[in-house]
Amino acid sequence: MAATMRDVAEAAGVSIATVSFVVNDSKRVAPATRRKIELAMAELGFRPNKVARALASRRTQIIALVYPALEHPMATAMDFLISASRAATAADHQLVVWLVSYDGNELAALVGQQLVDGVLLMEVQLDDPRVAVLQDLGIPFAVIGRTRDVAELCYVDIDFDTTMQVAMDHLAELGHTRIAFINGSQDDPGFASYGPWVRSEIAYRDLTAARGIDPVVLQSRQGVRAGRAAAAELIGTAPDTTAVIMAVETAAAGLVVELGRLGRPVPHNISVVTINGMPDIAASCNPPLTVVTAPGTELGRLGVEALLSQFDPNAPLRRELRTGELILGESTGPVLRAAAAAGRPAKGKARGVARGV
Amino acid sequence: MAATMRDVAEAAGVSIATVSFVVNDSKRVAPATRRKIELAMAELGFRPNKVARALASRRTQIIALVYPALEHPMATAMDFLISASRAATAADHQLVVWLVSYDGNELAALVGQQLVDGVLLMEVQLDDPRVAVLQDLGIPFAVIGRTRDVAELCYVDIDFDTTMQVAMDHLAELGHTRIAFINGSQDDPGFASYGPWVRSEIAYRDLTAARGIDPVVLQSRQGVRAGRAAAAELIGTAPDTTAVIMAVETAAAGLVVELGRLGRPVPHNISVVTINGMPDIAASCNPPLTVVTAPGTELGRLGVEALLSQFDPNAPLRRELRTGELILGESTGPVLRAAAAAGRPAKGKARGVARGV
DNA sequence: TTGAAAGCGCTAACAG
DNA sequence: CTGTTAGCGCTTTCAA
Repeated sequence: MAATMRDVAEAAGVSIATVSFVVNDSKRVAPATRRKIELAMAELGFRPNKVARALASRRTQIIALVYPALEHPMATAMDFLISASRAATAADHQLVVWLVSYDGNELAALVGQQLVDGVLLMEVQLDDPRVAVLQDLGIPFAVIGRTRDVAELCYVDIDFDTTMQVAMDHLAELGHTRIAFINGSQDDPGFASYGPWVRSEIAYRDLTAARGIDPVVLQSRQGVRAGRAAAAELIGTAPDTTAVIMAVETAAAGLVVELGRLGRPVPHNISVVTINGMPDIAASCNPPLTVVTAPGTELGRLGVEALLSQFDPNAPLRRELRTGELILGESTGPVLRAAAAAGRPAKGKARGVARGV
Repeated sequence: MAATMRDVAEAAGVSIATVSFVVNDSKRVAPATRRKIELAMAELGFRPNKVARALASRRTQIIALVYPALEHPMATAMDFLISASRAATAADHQLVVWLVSYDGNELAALVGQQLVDGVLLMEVQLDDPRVAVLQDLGIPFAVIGRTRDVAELCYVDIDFDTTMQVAMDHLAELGHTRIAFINGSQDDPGFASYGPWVRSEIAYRDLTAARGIDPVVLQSRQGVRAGRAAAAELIGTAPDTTAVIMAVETAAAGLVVELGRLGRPVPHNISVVTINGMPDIAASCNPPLTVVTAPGTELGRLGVEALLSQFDPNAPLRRELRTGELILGESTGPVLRAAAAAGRPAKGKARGVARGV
């Protein structure tokens, strides 16, 4: 069996308390004694037992990452997990993964096991039952995203305003003024009022209003097929559109393909920029997509840091918003003069077929 | 504070041991007493403290998922994690994530904390230092993948032979006899002798030999750009190829695009099937790729089950191989008669440009 | 500066 | 069937 503190204490000829002091560096210990103890520890290969430590100190140094994988799968989940785990490790904590739904009871049961010191909630909803549950339980927690009412809430989130602005600035610089927004669909189960979509749409409407652009908002569900449908709808309802901001990354490939098929090749006839997407997914499209990335990597770290900061009772409430970066692909280009001026689709069939050659 | 067993015992007028018996269902308890205790538990909202339980029973009911995210990122990691976590939950265990490299020391330090009962190793290498470390430590573990020497090893892995066979059968049925294999690159750091690639290539060579097919093996690194290069190399070195089995999913999009650009459109002129890929990635390509999927979902569950089975001292050593499924996309089609017969590329430019229309 | 001792909340013999 | 008791390995007063 592994050596215990008692073994070390005996080997070093000191008391178990003193060993504890040097292990945790929690009290001054005479250099000589410390040396004896360190020697004994090395010889015995002593490793403090986390479980015993947790029981005695009432701190497990474990935090839970709560991810509703079934209800809200997200492409960036792994990025997020990785950066969260790194941040936890850096602060001498471990991460357990809880794949629970939005049912607060399940979460409460897990918290009740007293296995974790805090909870990091992913994919929080505008009205999220889990938040109230955790507040009642009195366990420290931070959320990724924001509830509708944000009072007292410790959160980190994407800055959707800036994200939208980056996308729109990019298109504006290319001369676009007819910029549609394809948002996620309310019909998608579980996404009825999904914070990122709600906030993105508000940002889009604000920005178009401020710039005198006619807002055109469509909705698309997830997946390539839905993207194709969105393309058809877009051309049907707003044929003079020259650029699209796309919030549904999984549908972006379908959108682009179908636009080409409809004689509106990307980027020659219509520009497409996705928001809150992932670089590698954007890059693997044809043409590679211009994207404002989701800052998943940063949010994971920030979320953990915000959570851990709460263990310090007189630390201020942390809240952070972050914006991803604009990665230029080949799905955005200058506006077609003819289309922009006339408000009609360019005769694109021939060009469309020749795309990318 | 949360109610403890002592509180329950007092409230129910029994001893703490009896409470323990009903909580764990570990001994017969008279129905009447049990009822009293259950009532007291309900009233006090008692939740057994996992940490105390772990210390006393020497079982934490936590297992570690070890994922070398930096060295071996894998697209299916999240699928895997999710299914592993579900399996763990089903068996009343929790999952912690350890993002450690192949350096065994880091792993040994973590295990030494005695926080976990067992370890599940992802992305195991043919010669993996972590395996020896865990064996020395004497902690139960299972691996995903296989080391070169598999003696005594508890593993679950993809069945690369069957996977290759499924891909090749599919192509053979379409009339293909000139089937190249694009494997991962040895040059990719950390992938020098990567089990899946080594085993896939062996399978390819065996199968081509058995079927009288001239083997053509190229290597590609990760990413769209590498895929383009692979396409050029393929057409340069084996122009009469009519079908490709692609082991590098991240490069598949580039491969397909570049083949089209080189006048060898997919699938009209060349068929492409990826192996060990993910359905959604395959579907988001243009054209959607035919793929033999990686059974990530199944492997996560099996890995956890195999690991947990070791806690039963007289359970047999578990080993499992699984094959994904063939998902038909639009990247594979019947062999071109002209090309097959003449061993020359078809005049594909015109058709290539018209692909998918 | 060090040690003694009382827990942390629960499990598991062993008695009764 | 139930209670007593001795830990699990460590932290943390409180004395010395």
